[in-house]
Amino acid sequence: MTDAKRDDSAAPPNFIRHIIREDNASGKFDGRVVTRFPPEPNGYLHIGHAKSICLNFGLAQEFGGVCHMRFDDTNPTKEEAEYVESILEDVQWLGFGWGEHLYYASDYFEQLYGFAVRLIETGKAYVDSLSADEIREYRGTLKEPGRESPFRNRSVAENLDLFQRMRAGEFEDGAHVLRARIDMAAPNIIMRDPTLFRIRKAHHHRTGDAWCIYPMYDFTHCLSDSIEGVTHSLCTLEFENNREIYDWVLDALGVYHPQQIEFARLNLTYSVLSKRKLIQLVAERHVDGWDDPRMPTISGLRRRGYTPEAIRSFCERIGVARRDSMVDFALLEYSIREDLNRRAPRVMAVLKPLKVVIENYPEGEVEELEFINNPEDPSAGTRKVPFSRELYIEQDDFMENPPRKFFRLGPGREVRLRYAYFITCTDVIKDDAGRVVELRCTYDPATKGGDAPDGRKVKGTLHWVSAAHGVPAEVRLYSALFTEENPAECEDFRSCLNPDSLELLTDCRLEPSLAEAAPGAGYQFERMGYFCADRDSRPGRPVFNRTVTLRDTWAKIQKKQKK
RNA sequence: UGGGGCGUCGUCAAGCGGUAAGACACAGGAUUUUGGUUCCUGCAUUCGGAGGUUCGAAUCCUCCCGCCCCAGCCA
Repeated sequence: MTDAKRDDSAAPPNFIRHIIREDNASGKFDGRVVTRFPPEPNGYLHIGHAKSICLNFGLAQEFGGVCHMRFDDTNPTKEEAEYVESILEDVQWLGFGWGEHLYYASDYFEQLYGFAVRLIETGKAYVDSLSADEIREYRGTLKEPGRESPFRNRSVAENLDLFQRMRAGEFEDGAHVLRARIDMAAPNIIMRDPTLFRIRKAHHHRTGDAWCIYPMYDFTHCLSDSIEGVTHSLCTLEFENNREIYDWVLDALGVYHPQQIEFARLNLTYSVLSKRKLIQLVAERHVDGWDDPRMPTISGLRRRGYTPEAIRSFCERIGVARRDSMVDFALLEYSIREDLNRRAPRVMAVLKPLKVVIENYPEGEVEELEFINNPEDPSAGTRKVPFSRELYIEQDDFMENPPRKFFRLGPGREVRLRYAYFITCTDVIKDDAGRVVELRCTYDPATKGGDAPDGRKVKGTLHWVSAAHGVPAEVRLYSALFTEENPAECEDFRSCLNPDSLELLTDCRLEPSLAEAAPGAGYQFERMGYFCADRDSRPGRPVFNRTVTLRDTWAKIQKKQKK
């Protein structure tokens, strides 16, 4: 059983589930359900792939079938072993398993070659010797039919001989190509004698130099599905035009015929999900690599602190349909907050420290106060946090001239320090530039724990860290990578990169329990957001990434007040 | 002007001839030692538009409008 199986969320209806139910009812595939996730190992997986992964593996689980993990590795010039490693890791991390069903299209090269020979023998394929440019010219346009290649009517024997010599390496790249003989006037341009095999004298990440001809996607994909006994072959909408050739190849060969079903790919606001653009962001150093926490890659989201559960529930929530859409990033944020709210331990962390001295608190004294680890989960228990005369609070929690509705600290005001005492600000100390650098306060010993015996209330509760005990830390505040909802609509998507997508804070203070936080561990920094320990952490010097802020009604009020 | 798709709330998305689910977002309110969480409440008389069929249409028909995909020896 894989992790994902534990999700018991009722599956909402969608058109693919409908089709599978109908097929099961009619006995079309004898009740079998076999799907597959077929990435090309030419980049890292992103949230859009997660949608496909959840769909394929999820549907298979739901209907008691299996989902194959298959690499579509037919283009040696773009694919690398590094990518297959990361893809395998990401799929597993998401909570899915393929058992013994790990396949590579490259494992089918010999079979594919055989199928091509059969096509030649039946007159359904021929070797064309036109150049790439000429083939394009002969193809015609969207409105005008194409013309037949002068090599289209070579004899079967000549085609067989040429194809065999292509494989043997007798020709240079581009000299010949194997094409299906269909119809140069077909209204669907893909059907105008599509290329089946091309010569590529390149090293393949798995087959090495065993081959110098490589099959094209349209020839490989349908046959790989057929060989594996796939029932429902799910792909994105842009392959809709390719369904005709998918069906043609299978029928021309008379082999087992899976059904291709297309669905809309995921688009996310303030993100780019095209592999080309993602590669560009990495190559041009706009981000810090594939797993930069601002990247929509699975590895980036993981480093950002997203959990597999949150990503899976997001994928369930967005649904599956055939219409192009753009999902609000806020839905992704909702999904991670929902998950972390119920499981992340609460912790005190001051990101932008402001010193507070409690003048009537005994010098040198330290109290261990009891904190609740997670109010959403009583079983998480409590812990002790040290309190002393000198503390740090958040700079934003103090205002010398507070506006209406500001519940926090100000001159003469009384607030609660969470799980500690009520304090009142008695004095504000500034530097030469007039900036507030320290607060002098008094505390009420009777309010220990945070409640006043006389029943008096206080509007604000602040988080704090004892100055002498605080652990210095670095915290990275991330926000949207792009300034526009749809970067694809910018002249150049790089021109709407958000210059402030990363705010680096190097003088943060955390409560002592965080000193040795394990990389990957997620916490809620109370009142600030959810954060995740980064792998850059060093003993005594933790580094945290902000996963997502808490919902912030105060920020909304401020925005309104400014208007 | 070729072919293939798609148009239901700000964003996703159910609905499949019987009179518009749900989620996010947003707006109010209650509870709260996180301005968090939770809990209530509100949020499409209308389904791209116009005709038609029907007792009855988002669902069927016709026409129109808009958007997406296809001219790689990429996938």
